[in-house]
Amino acid sequence: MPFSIKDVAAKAGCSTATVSRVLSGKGYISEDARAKVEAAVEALGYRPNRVARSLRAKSSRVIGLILSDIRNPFFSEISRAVENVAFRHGYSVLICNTDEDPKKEENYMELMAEEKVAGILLSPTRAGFKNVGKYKKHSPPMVLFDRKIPDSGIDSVVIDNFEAAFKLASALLDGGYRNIAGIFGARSYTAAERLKGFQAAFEKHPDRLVGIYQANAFEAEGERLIGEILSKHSTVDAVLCSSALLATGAYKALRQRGILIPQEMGFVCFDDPSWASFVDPPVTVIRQPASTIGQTVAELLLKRINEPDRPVSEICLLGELVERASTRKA
Amino acid sequence: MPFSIKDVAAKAGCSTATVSRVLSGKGYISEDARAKVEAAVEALGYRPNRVARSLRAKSSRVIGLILSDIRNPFFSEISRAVENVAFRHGYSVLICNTDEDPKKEENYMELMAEEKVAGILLSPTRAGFKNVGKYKKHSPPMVLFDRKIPDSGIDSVVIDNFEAAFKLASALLDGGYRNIAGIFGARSYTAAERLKGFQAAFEKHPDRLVGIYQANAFEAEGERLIGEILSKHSTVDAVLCSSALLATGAYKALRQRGILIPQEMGFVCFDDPSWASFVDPPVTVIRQPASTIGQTVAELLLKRINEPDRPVSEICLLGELVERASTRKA
DNA sequence: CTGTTAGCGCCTTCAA
DNA sequence: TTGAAGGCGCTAACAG
Repeated sequence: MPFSIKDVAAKAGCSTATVSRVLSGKGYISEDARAKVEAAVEALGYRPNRVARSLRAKSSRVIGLILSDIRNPFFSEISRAVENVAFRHGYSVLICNTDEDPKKEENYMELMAEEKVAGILLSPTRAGFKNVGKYKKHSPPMVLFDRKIPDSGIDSVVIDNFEAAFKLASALLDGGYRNIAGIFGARSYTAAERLKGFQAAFEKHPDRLVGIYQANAFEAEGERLIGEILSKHSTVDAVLCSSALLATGAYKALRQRGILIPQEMGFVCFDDPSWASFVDPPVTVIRQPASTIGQTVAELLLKRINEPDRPVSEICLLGELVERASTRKA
Repeated sequence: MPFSIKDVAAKAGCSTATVSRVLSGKGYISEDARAKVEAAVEALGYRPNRVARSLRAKSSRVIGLILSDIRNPFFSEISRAVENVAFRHGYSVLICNTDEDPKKEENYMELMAEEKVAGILLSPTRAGFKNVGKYKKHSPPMVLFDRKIPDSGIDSVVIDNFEAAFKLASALLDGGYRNIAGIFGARSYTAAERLKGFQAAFEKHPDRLVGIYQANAFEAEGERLIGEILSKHSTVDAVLCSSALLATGAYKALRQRGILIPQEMGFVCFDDPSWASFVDPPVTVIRQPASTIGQTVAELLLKRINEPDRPVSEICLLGELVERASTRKA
């Protein structure tokens, strides 16, 4: 039984309209009225009902954040940055895991509309692409991150994944490895881009690419795929992992088998997981500016919300290659 | 301009009340009416407005999740489990970082009330304790996790942190270390409990405890404190870290200085970070059942929501000591 | 079984 | 400068 604007009006001896005006700071108000209302608010400990506001405004002060898995440190970091920006602007964040399941993604997109969120931050599944056109019509404003949809007319913030994967594969080739396998996410556009960049690096020596594997981005999958790769390709001498979680599992599996890095096996991955810099040998990685991505995408969404007709922004940040000892065979 | 229940009623040739009844499945309805309404819903692509429902019901289908930092893998894992349970029950999750700032925590608690969330999952800051009594009166139902408030009459799910820290310290003592320092979080009840358990392990040999340090649970802080510890205590031969993030920074710092683990320095930590099992040497840890905690706490909250008068549950799970090579000096 | 009515709390015309 | 009134979309009495 919290107080409503009506209670405040009664206490202040004025109408609810006046209270509303004081609260919103809009319209003309006498000093006297303002003081009385403020006193009443204080005395009652009145707090506005955001749900009622949202109903009235047809929009809540909430941002929907839809991603595949919050446990992925890359997404955790982004979430953190998003929450930060949102908080500073008086928004809060509704968080949603899709597990790369297009069904769940669609569920959540509908939920966002039903909840009348102010805007949506989405890292779409590959299958979700088809639906995005549909969403665009009846959904709240949306900005994509990590994964863009080319020519969709939707704002996005990504890194150049093709180039990043190309660099990572090249680091292995330059390091002297000749039988290289890659492990990629299964269902995202980003994974597909990375796969392309990876393949492109082998243009002149296609025989040096010995295998491409795809799986969901879980630690256990990385572990499992190392087993598969080793059993299928006895000659394999280097592995690239397209995400931190896959890499963690893969690295662990290599270690358990006592395989020597970098002598017997080269190793590179995306995301610069915390351990990459202090394991022995440290791992060459592409470091993604996750925090910047989160901040940028949140700010872009707020701009889009406040200025629906602004031109579309497709922001591309750069991944940074950090060369460490895991790619020096010699 | 999405459709409202009114549009559906018009299309179906009935009143809004009938539509509402069909939608909610409550009350008596003729097959005929039901069919017409369902057809109209389908034809229009009608989606209910959750904000209006929430206003009406004075409660939304949203759960507030308030924690210190989503980047902490322990909390990520919990968030993930919470989201899972919530989704299965038709709830969504509003996520909030406090950074251990009691001010921000209070802000968020008020926000939860303003948003009329169905319930709150809270890992309170130490300073926030005082306020909890206040919250209890005018807030949505609440369940605490990771950190409880004894005798508060509030549901909670925690692990026995005292015992866990005791075990961890004992593992170092048993391993032969004699000059042990501990690094703890600065402002949480949990950190305080761990600190107590740590100290208790030195009851018979107080001289073996050479230093206690406290800081916010960030990687950089763990790194910094190792520097401080090494400069202040030349004899230190083991370190305990009270969270994964602190441990990551600390381990990194030890490695950078070329300090040999376990020969020159014993090392243990909470949380079983991904790398603990495959670095050389692997690290002795207390593994917390984060996923179980998340699931349990979410289910408990749902029970509390649906059954406000049920007796208070204080659930205590066990951390599991995983002994690895980092505590074997010999 | 179905419709009418009222109201959740807020904001915004419109009129005074 | 202020107040009265209506309505955002939904549901729960209460009649019929």
